[in-house]
Amino acid sequence: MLSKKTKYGIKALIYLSKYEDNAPVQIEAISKSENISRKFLESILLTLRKNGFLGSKKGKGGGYYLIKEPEAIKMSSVMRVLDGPIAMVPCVSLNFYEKCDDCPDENACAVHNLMVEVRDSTLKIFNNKSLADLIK
Amino acid sequence: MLSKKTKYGIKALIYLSKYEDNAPVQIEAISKSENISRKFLESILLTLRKNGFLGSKKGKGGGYYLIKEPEAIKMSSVMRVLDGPIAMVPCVSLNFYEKCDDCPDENACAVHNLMVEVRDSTLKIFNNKSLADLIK
DNA sequence: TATTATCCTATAGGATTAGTAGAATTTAAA
DNA sequence: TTTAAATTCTACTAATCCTATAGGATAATA
Repeated sequence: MLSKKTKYGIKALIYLSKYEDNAPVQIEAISKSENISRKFLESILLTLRKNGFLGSKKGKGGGYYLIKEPEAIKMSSVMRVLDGPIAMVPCVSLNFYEKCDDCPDENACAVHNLMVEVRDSTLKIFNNKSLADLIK
Repeated sequence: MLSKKTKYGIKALIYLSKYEDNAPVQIEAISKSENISRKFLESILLTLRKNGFLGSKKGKGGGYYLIKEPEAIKMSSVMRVLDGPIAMVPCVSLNFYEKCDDCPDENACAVHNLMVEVRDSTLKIFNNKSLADLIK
């Protein structure tokens, strides 16, 4: 399941990418336009900023703005920051790998191998999809 | 994330599919071989039985056995029974559809359309993969 | 200095997950 | 007919994660 956090985060990024001049947009504006709880969105934008997707400006006339070109923002990186691993099982994750404690041999594990396939096909989509592609 | 329930369930199905004569296999045997908590596995096998994948026999010499040919068990159906929806978002699910309450127009929603793509590619894998394929 | 906005920490409530306990029921074999 | 072995069923619990919400601190602008 995609968390609401992720869904809201992507929607916010899309909203921001429409302001090509990169003028700061206030949380309130995004929150209202996309029907997202204001305080919740606040925390989401904060993590997007901390992870290098957004810049922010405090005080009057402040807000959030995209720091990179929409073409340069891959969905795979957005997903990893907001939703965590893309793989369905930690033992198959490229960026969040963890060994299963029940499974003695990964290569012999049918579940493992099945999930590798799923990961690859999902990753192919997220890697080839930029924020700019989403808007088209 | 794939739940442990699902992971264990698939492993149990694989274990059972190796007994081609379909003689009942006891929970205890599966539990030990696959390192799965006995009681937890118990409840998993029960739902697999209630959903037509397994048969069971009580009493001495009893246990669980496959009710269908491994070739006839599609991973998509196993996933749906144990893990729930295959789609990452309810508004994109074929079997567990639910409307988003924040989104006025699905077709105009970029997240929606992205997740349709992911669903299709994942579903393609699960639909074309049978229990028998997993063992090869 | 007043106002506007983000920044940050903490926390609450609900849902889900993973697992546990224990008694009831059924069956086969002694 | 008794006993032992197995599933079945209901209910419970502990831990974790998700979705927010609260409230004050901090910074920038007019």
